[in-house]
Amino acid sequence: MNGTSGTVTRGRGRLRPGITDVADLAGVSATTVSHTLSGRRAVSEASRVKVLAAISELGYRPNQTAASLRTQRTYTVALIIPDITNPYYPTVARGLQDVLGPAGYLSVICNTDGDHDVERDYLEQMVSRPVDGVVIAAFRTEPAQFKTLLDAGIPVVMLGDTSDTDVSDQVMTDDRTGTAEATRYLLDQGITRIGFIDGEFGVGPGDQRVAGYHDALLSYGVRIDPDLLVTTDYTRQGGVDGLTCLLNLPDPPRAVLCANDLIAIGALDVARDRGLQVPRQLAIVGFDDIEAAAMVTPPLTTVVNPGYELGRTCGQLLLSRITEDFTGPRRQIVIPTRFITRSSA
Amino acid sequence: MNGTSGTVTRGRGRLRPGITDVADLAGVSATTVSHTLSGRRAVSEASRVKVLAAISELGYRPNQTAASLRTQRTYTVALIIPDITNPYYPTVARGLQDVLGPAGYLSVICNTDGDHDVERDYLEQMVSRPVDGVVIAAFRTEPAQFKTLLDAGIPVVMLGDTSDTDVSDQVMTDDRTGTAEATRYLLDQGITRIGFIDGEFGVGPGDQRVAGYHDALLSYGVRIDPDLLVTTDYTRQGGVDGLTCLLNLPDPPRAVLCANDLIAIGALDVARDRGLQVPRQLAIVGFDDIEAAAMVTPPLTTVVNPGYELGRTCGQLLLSRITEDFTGPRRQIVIPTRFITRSSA
DNA sequence: TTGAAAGCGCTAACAA
DNA sequence: TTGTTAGCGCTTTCAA
Repeated sequence: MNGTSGTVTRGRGRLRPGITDVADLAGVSATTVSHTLSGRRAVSEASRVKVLAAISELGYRPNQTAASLRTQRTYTVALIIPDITNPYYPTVARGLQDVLGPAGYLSVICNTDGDHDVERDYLEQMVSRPVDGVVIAAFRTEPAQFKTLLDAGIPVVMLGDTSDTDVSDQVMTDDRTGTAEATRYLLDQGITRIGFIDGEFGVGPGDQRVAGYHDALLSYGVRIDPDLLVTTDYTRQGGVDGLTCLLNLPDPPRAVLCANDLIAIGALDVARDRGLQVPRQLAIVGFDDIEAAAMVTPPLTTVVNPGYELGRTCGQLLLSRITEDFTGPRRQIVIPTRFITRSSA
Repeated sequence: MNGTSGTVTRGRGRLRPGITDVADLAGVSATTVSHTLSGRRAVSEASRVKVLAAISELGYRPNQTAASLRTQRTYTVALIIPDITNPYYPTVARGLQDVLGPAGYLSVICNTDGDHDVERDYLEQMVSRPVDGVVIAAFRTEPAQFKTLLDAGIPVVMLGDTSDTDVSDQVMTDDRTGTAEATRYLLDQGITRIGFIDGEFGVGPGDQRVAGYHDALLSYGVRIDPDLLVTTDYTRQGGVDGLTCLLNLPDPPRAVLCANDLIAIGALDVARDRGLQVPRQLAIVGFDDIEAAAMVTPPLTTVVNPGYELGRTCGQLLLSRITEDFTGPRRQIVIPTRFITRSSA
């Protein structure tokens, strides 16, 4: 481009000034302007001052799109999740952004509602833009989807333990150890008749959580009674249905573990309706520690699913790939849970 | 650029193919490829077929960054909010994305934590990128900030009623009518001694909510007792402090309105601690209808702050500006609340 | 119906 | 320490 013709259209204040307008006004080349801004090459103090003055006089803002086209860096990452409205994900998003933001990255958030086609469309869109990296919490995405991204040189980190992918970095909660700890807590109180209300089978983290429950039972030599495991939805109503079912057993449990807090809150509803004292007659334990967990009556004893930590870790892994600080084989990071005792158990 | 040299580096599968690679393979010009994709010019069926074949053979994905540089459209908008972790904003975000997504826009979400400097930095970043539009929920941004964006031709819609800006479109909740309705509900039960626990003074929507409370009192001819209005934080602890203060009055209220649900939940805590029957001895009303509102005991009677609707409306206003379907003067849209009776009042 | 050519606004070899 | 020049990969006049 020719600086003079650029000035004709932009310098007169008609449109946004470009780097050549700044260069012209400062009496240096565009290269020097670029370098005073990026610091990637030494610039004399005299030039620096003139450039800075020109910039503020013109109100110049570098156009990132143009820079991206040259550098192949957009400083944008994508977070692809089922639904930002699910209270777990905002925490993750925040953790991610708290590490990516300071590094200069903006994050676009995409809701898939668990829809496979939507997921694929977003993934394609990300290579098209392109973004510099993606974090995806996918319930059913096949490895093939990731190939497209990886082939395009876009790092991916997978959030959660739900796909049978082994091609990308992965960050997940230690669900299994988490429920095992909760189960042992109950067992240590001498309670052995412990029910488990699971969410939808094969979807989400339920399987691992059930596994932890079984682990603890086994390690304490308590027989696993299949009647004590019921499967429902990851919702409050699911908890109502699940506990109702358990309570109708000839020998009902003295405690229930729930696959998530929503289920536990539904269970609390049933206990209240039936006049059951919690935790004296029935202990209830949740999972996740959503905001509401501390607000219900009695406050829920639960396993903290550290979304913020997960988000941060995703950010760190992604960043190390983007900057190529790390170029090794795939990493798999398991974030520990924390058991928190309130009043329901 | 020269198609042949392009092929040398990219056609052999080394990097992502470009539009000229597709053109070469299809035996047409890049122009024709561009037009088959955009549909902005008629293309013969024969060309179309060849182009499409070449695209899928090469796995070509158009580079949006390059397109953006030419067209000055990034198909990206920003949502700038205090904190995505605050349960109100995910709903707004979802509403926004549900209207912008289908139109081809991705949204970046930025957390300011209410920090003025962070807000300004993000705003600057948005003109630099640039994004096609921004929705901002700012607690203290001055109109001057918006000027930068508006000068750069980037439409802004303001979420909420918190800045004294009159330069951009604006979408807000009808807080005043909402609390007025809640107050009247109490008044209609013959309760006249009604307290109000406000959040931080001059920040957020508290002022309008107090105004609605006063409106209703006045219209029923009930004297406004300043002792009955206490100011605290928008938190659960704020509710604890606020109600404690009110209950220590010589003539304590029979009902309290709270500036948000978190405050109301704190108030519930106090009532429970003191053995006060809710709602018989003390009626409690919240505002917002967060997820937890229906989960506490007793479930909260509250005013629904329709975040999703707000988000959608922001999206519609923004879109109409971006596409220039609407070029008129600033619009101000007030979204009605809905009063929802549960058990706490 | 098609193509050639000129940029969009930057960055980065390369040369001085 | 600085500037010249050649693109990044598209879109869109303009001319055919």
